[in-house]
Amino acid sequence: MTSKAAVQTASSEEPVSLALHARTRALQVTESVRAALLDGKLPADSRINEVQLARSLSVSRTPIRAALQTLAGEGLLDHQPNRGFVVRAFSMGEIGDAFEMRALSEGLICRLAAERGLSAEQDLAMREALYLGDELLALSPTPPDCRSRYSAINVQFHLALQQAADSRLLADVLRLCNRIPQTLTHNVVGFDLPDIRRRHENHHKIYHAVLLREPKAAETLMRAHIVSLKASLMRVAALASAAKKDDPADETHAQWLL
Amino acid sequence: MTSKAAVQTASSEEPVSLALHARTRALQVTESVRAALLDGKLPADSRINEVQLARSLSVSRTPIRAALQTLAGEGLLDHQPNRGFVVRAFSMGEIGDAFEMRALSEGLICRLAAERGLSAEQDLAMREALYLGDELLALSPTPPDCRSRYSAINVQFHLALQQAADSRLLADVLRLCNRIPQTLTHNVVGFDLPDIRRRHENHHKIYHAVLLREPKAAETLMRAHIVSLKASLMRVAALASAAKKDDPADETHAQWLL
DNA sequence: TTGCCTCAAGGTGCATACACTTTGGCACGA
DNA sequence: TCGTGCCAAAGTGTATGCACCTTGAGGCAA
Repeated sequence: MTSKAAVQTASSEEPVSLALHARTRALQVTESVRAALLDGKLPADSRINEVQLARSLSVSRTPIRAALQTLAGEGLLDHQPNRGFVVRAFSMGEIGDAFEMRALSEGLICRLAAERGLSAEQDLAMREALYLGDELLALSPTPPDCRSRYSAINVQFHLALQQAADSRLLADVLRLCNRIPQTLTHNVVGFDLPDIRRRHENHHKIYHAVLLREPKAAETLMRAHIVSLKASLMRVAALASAAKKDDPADETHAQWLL
Repeated sequence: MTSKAAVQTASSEEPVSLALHARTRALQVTESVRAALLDGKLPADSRINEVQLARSLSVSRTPIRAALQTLAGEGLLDHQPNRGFVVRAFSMGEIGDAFEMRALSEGLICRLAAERGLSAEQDLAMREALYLGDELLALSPTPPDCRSRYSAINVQFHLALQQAADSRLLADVLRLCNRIPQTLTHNVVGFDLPDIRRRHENHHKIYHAVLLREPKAAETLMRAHIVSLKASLMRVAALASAAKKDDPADETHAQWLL
């Protein structure tokens, strides 16, 4: 068995493939590697070999380096002089902090959205997210992919709100909070149905507060929404880590959140 | 007179000089350009010419591009494919949002610091900042550089608190909030003495709340501290913009905060 | 066996050359 | 005068070569 190698080299079996729709190769590489990082496909603390990555993507080292520099600036990678880029690791404590921060920033987003009002498209997107959620949760035999489908709806709801706040700074802050692998898209994984229903109800309440232009109420509701999300996730995480009780030192990383 | 040129090229008279203490040239360039950006030495919306910058710093384009990629990742520059890097502009609205965000995140920092406690060095640093502030504000003929000196003290206080919170995520978020030129170091510029005294009193209260391990109180105090700072700054800004009432469309940029 | 030194292989940092894109000016025609 | 198309200059995107640093294996001595 391979025990935890403190520094292992990444990409044993090509988890990153080129995204072709971007204008330049550097941007293609940036998107591809960022997606791989956020999906947790590259193990934390592993070094990234530039030549290897360049070969596997069929480009030279130049766009590779450009992409890695950008991602290091975004905080997804760490750069060590003369040693290259390593995949940044996130501790459990940091994940908890990220939820606290996310509660505050998404709360601020709601406040600003309530102050500034919704555009027609934003209102439509939110109502659609609410409607789709209603429909999904009303299905009598709960579909097996219910959680992943609700995850998409959840993203749509929060995204519309974020656009309504119309603040690039807040978008950047939220990206920082969500850059921790697996915590964004798979939020809903591991929750039971009542949990999802409760959160969907929260969405309804938040939407109404924003629609009625009640900034304080919207902010408070959203904060509570995220904090309860954190609590649920921490509970699930505790269960998961209790299930695999070997190597308790692994708490420093969060790969098990998969 | 040069009216506002929507796209002008930067560095008419070399505002950026190489920082030599870093290990690699790319890091030297990164630090230099970042400092120039945060000091507002490069006009917003101006394009950065790579060859020109390379010549003026006596390096090739490679480390220049590496630095610019990093800074773009940090959000200080924008990158447009095949057109290069542009100095990011911050609107007045965004500056206001940044203060709201800063209030929340520095509040969270205080809460975490109060929960986790101060190390010996952090406690020392904060007490020193408080003591130095007391001394400075007690001088009977107020020294002319009072504000800039208090600015340094202010930074020391907030930095110690940030280290006590011990969260890289929060440090990153704060960097986002403080990346707007001139709002970090020159916070105190333009305030009158009573304002500074009031803020110094706030520091005392915050320190005590953290010392007594009262997270909620510490958070609330810090939030109010930053929000009042925003109010003061906005008042000063309004006065400044009223003083130079020509070209009111200039509100989109914040160069006058100098 | 243990510790240290050497050295070669691997990998990153930087400079440079060239291809491709953008841009602004100029000529031409309406 | 104005719009249009072309073209050259300027500037960015990418590949590549080489210098330097890091790293780990092997030899040597204690």
